[in-house]
Amino acid sequence: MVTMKDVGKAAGVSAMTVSNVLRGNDNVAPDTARRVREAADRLHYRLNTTSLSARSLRVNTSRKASGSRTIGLAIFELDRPYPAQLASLISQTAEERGYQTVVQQTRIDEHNERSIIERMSNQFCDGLIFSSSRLSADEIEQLSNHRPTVLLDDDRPQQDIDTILTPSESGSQAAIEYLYSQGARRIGIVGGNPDERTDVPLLETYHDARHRRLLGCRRAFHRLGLTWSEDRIITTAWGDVDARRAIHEQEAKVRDCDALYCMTDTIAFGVLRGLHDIGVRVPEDMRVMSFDGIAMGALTVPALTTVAVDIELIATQAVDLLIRRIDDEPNLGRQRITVGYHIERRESA
Amino acid sequence: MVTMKDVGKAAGVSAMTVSNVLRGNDNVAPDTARRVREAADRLHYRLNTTSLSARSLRVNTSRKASGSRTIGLAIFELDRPYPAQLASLISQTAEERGYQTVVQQTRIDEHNERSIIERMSNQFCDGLIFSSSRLSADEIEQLSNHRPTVLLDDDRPQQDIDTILTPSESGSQAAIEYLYSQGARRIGIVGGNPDERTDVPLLETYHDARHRRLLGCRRAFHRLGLTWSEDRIITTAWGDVDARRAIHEQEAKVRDCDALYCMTDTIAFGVLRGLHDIGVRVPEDMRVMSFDGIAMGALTVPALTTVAVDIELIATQAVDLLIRRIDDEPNLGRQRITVGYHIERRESA
DNA sequence: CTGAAAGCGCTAACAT
DNA sequence: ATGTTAGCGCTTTCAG
Repeated sequence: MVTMKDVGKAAGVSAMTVSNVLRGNDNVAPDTARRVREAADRLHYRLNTTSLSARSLRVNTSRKASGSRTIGLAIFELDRPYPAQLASLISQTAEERGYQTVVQQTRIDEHNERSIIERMSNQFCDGLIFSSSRLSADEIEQLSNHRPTVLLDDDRPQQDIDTILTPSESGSQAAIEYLYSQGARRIGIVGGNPDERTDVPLLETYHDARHRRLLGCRRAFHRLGLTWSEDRIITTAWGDVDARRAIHEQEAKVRDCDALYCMTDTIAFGVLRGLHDIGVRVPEDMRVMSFDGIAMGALTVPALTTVAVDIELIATQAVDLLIRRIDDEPNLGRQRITVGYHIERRESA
Repeated sequence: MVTMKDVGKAAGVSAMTVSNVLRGNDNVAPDTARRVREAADRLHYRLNTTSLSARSLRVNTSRKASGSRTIGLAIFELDRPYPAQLASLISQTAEERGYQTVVQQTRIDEHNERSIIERMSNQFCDGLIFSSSRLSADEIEQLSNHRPTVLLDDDRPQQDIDTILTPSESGSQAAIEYLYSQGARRIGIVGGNPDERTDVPLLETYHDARHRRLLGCRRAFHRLGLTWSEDRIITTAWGDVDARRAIHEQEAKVRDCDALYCMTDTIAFGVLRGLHDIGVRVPEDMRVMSFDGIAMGALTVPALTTVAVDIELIATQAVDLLIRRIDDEPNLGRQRITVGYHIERRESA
């Protein structure tokens, strides 16, 4: 990197004179100024904004510590539509508020998350938005150096960090009830995999998105007088291709249903295709519904009926809350905001 | 502003010890650590990111090999499948190589790109991957402080920066020829919008992706003896919803075609749905083909026949090339790598 | 007119 | 286990 010192050396003057020339101070001899400018051009000198802000700490102590105005966003998978759309919206919202966003992909890996949060917070972010963390509140607090942090969709009760919540439970309950109202009685759940560890049943206290969606389903089943059975669960990883394969491989189970509720829209894309493959018509033979409300759902054939969450609101709430924390607003208690949803009625159910 | 010194004074230790505690270094007595943390909480201490970046200048420049091992990726739109998938793959590849990736969304905005490249290079990246830049090579060179940079899909001839190219031209040519071989004679181009500025025709010298894809189409038309006409171009923004609307609004033009070549898979998703809306069957009445090869294309009904570019290779080439630059490999001339493609034959053509 | 010195907040390297 | 020193790129201050 070329510094003012370098330019000065090349022009036979001190860094100070270079500074004066480049900032347009008029206390420099015209000839010296010209030489400096030439040297700067030749060496492709660029003012280093970082050091400028370092200085400004000293000069402008009155002003509120305006840091780098950067938000860090850690998100699990950029190649799935929902997180990608969320990242995009958060980035746009932050931009409107005068913040830059840097996104990092965690791939739901604990070690990864740790190193990301460590680097992000230690290095260049005024605040963090963290989606689907594997880490405990304590650890996040620690690693982030008490830096402002907003969690997305993480509702473990011990958390003492601001959180924006997706209406997983109420939305899923509404979905099942909607399917019931359409006449469905044998409703399958796609992607509602039981926990690998059998000691973690559907506790009210353990709340990742899948868990909460299942909880909502169970509640609806109970209210509607339907019997809940693991036989109605079509297990699959949460990817579109995985879901299609799951339909093929669990065809018997599928054919015993008259409706399928998919844990995400992405899963539903694979399900729609899988059902097409095995000759099941939607919605005539099988109603299909899902959760998320991503834009692409309007374009499938048939178009997807879905629990559309207010994803823009998630983005704006997360960003605004984080900025309030960064600005160190006093008397702002811990926030837990659940955004709304509506049933987007389209063709598949 | 509360500094580490302040916290130290309150806790009866030096700033250095505060730093050690807050960064989780374990060389501090538990009791001291507790006192420091209490003082930090009481005074509402916040790590100052600005000074960190100032420091990192030193760290980065002093020892090349032990830089921050971070790659910056600037990409235009995270909410479209192709760039999202690319970002995801680059991130994974970099991780395998021991680098972290931070992604920033540019939204194809010149001002945005400028500030991103400036911040990234000044602050925390060992190298930059830049997709679809609006800036000139000179400016990129300047802004990045001559930091290692790889461009994606930017082939303006004056560029003197490493570039990984998508086979836009040859792939598009192959697509048209494939459609022709299937019997299509009246081929429409969706998203091949003519330039707004009429003084920028299909020059061989101006090469963004759209331009190069159009060039490939024209070449194929010429070779096959088909007449090229603007009447065959269905204009649309490059989004799925836009494309669907374009089919509706330009229905007459559409119905005069026996095949449609879409500039991206995303456009094709909208087109498939649009054709369904107006009762045109694919592939019976209309063959549809597109460019990119994103995974979702296998799941539409009908599944999409597409020019599948080797997107994983784009990611690995970009990352590996950048890392070679970061490691300052000598005698490595400017690279311009075009990745391969194949025609992924599925149902739509 | 020009430059040397000091210092912004923080941390790597070294010293105690 | 804790502290001291030095220095990142720049600009304010003040001395030549």
